[in-house]
Amino acid sequence: MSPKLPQFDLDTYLPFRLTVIAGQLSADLSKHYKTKFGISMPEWRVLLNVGYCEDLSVRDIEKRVSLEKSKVSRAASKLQAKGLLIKHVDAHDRRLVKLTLTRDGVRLLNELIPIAQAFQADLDAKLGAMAAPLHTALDVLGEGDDG
Amino acid sequence: MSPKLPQFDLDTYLPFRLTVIAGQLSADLSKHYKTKFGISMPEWRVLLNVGYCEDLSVRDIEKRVSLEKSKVSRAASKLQAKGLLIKHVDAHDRRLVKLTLTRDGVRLLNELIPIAQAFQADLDAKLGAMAAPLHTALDVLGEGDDG
DNA sequence: TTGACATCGTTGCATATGCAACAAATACTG
DNA sequence: CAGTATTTGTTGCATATGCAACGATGTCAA
Repeated sequence: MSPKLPQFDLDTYLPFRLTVIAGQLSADLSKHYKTKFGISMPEWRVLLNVGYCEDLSVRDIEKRVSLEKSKVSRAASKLQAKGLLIKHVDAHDRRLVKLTLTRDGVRLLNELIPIAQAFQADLDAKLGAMAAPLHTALDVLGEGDDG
Repeated sequence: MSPKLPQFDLDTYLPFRLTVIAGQLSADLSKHYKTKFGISMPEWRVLLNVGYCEDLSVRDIEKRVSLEKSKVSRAASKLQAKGLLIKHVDAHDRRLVKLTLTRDGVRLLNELIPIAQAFQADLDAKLGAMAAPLHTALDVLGEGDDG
């Protein structure tokens, strides 16, 4: 270590740690999805949100998942091309594009969800009693970033 | 929510939560670095690791930071082009490329570290007593992924 | 109503990324 | 020692990404 640098502990530096670990988890999963189903991470995230939330627009997803709107837009277009969801202009505000799963979309999600659940179960098993504090901490970290 | 889908709680799904939060934190920081100093996230990570670890090769960083080796290679090249570090072939194993900060690299890191420290301090303040359990949980999550 | 302003989604474009292929060096086997 | 396999870093290329610009719509005030 260079003597001219201030004290700094890389191993407890949160932006690093979180990025690395999130990257590992996502890479793990992404390989399952991409290889077996031809679904990219952004597509997977959009799919999941559309499946589990009422009547989402592109913008809603952007906010919920902190995914660039262009990323959401393109992911949605690809999913539509694959016949997994439909984009349709909202009747009340024609700027909004709402997303709805097709039957095939629902079907695919029904295959993917168990994989996600199994993964989550593994993590929870590993974490044990630490799961709850972890979520609490993540809640706190997620709070302040908007304002 | 579609009735044909199994129960699934998006809000406690860890791969999601971690990715979103890590992304928010990194985006926050990245803006500081990129705007003010022209440093990208990968460059920043490499810089930091070279500064705070002895005698790292590209491979070492790839492992430590779980950053693709091509990403490390290119980030290192850019940093070298900016005069912030030097790549040199290791004498004992000439496949290895070791990285060393230049004086300018050290100087820049001396400007950047306080920003990182302040950011970390903010997070720690927010977390309070939750910081320790968080790190413990992250340790656990980081463990099993290699094997 | 009109006109200035804000919001939403898409797209063009420069850049970043991931992956596979590759050359150079080393390790291993007999 | 020769010959094969493994490791390491770089690069080419197809694709993904971020950002700004844009068109379309909606909001608001006068």
